[in-house]
Amino acid sequence: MASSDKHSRRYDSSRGDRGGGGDSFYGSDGGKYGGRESKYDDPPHSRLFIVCGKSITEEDFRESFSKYGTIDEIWVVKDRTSEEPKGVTYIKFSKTSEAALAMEEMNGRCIGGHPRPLKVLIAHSRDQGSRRDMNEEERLLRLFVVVPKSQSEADLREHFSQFGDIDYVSIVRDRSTRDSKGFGYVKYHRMSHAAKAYEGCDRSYKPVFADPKPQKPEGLKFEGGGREMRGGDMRELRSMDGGYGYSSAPVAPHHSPFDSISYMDTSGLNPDGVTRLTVIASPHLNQDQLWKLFDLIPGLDYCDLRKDRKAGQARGVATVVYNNHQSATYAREKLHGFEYPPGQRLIVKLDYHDMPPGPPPPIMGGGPGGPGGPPFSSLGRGISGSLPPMNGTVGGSPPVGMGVSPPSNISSGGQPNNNIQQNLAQLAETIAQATSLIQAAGLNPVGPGGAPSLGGNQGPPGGETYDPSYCSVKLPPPQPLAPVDSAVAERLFIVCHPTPPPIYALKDVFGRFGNLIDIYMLNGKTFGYAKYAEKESADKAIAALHGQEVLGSRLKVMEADPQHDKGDSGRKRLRIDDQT
DNA sequence: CGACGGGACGC
DNA sequence: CGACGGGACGC
Repeated sequence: MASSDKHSRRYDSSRGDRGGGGDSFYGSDGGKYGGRESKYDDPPHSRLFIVCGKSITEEDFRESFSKYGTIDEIWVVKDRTSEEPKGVTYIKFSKTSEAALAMEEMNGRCIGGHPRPLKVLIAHSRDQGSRRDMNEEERLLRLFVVVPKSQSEADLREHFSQFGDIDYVSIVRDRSTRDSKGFGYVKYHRMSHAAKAYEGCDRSYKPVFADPKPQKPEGLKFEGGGREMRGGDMRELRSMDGGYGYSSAPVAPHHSPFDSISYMDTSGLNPDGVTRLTVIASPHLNQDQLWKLFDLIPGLDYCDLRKDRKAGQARGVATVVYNNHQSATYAREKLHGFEYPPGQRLIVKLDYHDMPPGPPPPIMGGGPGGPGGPPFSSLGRGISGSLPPMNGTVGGSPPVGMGVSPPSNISSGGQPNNNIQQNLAQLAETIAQATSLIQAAGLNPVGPGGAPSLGGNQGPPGGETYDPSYCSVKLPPPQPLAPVDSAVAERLFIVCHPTPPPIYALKDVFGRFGNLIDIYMLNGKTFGYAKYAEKESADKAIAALHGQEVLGSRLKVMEADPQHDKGDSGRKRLRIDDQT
């Protein structure tokens, strides 16, 4: 029935502000449920699914359930044609805790003179269907909370015990230093208590019902914001992705292609089981480099690079073969369009050569940076509509993930998939490093077709560049980032007026003085910080950038005040196994 | 003026 | 076992 659009229009699936990139883009947070599920589950888990005797009426339900809260709707499901009640009823409450209480109180009771006891459950989201999994009972007892690093388990417990009996609280800590990682879990014995806490705890804890612990990769999970997958988003992604294509529609801000979605079967994208790719790359790349890049994805069998010439342009053309089609699909999804080296976007296509006749997958826009394709980063103004022009120092992230991750749970073929998840994080990091290395090695790119790329970094290595539409001052060429674990030699305080440019632009600009560890803007604020591993680099950045303009935003750049030290948090007692 | 992020369970 | 209708912004 043309499932109506009204509960599926949301692009802001995740307040995807992970990994320092790209938040400021899609607004800052906004609503308190950063992109709820459909209206049937707003707030989350506020709807009951009841299995009941067929003769029980809406009024029977109203009588018994209204005492638990505000009922938005009671729907006694009837067969569409016969009008026969199906013995199933939905009751939507205005609050999660009301639904939880009603469930706890009414489950197993009889109403309306019918002998069959009610079975009362929290309804699954509409898209989730009737699938149940094992931890059904565990499911809504645990909250995921953000906790100031200075707070201990005891502090957490103290705040959350007011809502009910706590099973346990935990704060996730660094294995070796025992430092809090800034988040934790609170588990109750009863859902109504968890729900009360969810609604009533200090908002700074940003509570959400915790995702079930790993293991059972049930269904699809979104990440970033780390909230539950929302069906609407899923649908949207599917249609956005429409088979092979890259949508030209604005995409949600996935910051790295490797962190966006956990489990999604991509086999549908590669129905013929193609394991072979054709790659068109910069002529500067050698086979070894290409091998290393594609070998980041498990299952690489073969990589052969040859030179080619098209329209007078030298380029590298390679054939890459994986030992399974999922890896091939994944490689295409993630590396097509990746700037490698920075400024040179790879074109990666499934190779249908040797395949039964059929249309090869269309590649929209003729392939980024490819002949006929729009020159990628003639940056200018149109940033928001296009992919962030990742150029080398911008963390080297591949272009925006188009949302599909490798099959992670395929039961066929015995592919080792447990590791893929973990590999992804490293993968992203490795690619970033590789990009930096290539950059450092002087493989600075020439913009596609001579078009200027971001910040005009097409200049000869070592030369300065100047693109006033990007930055009001001449900039050194891109530099590799410093390792993330570098000691901070100097921190800068940055103010941007009127609004901060996209973070990747800042990262690029501030990265050009070398040794940049990290730069971030605070969510919704006009200021932020940059950390450098060398004082000299930081000082150069101040000298060059203070008072200058990046993409229309005026910068103030100065040394940051020392970080406000939160009390004792360092180490408490490292060892306490000593009883005295 | 404008001052401190994110974060998913190392079994 | 027992899972999804009807109505539909409001300028």
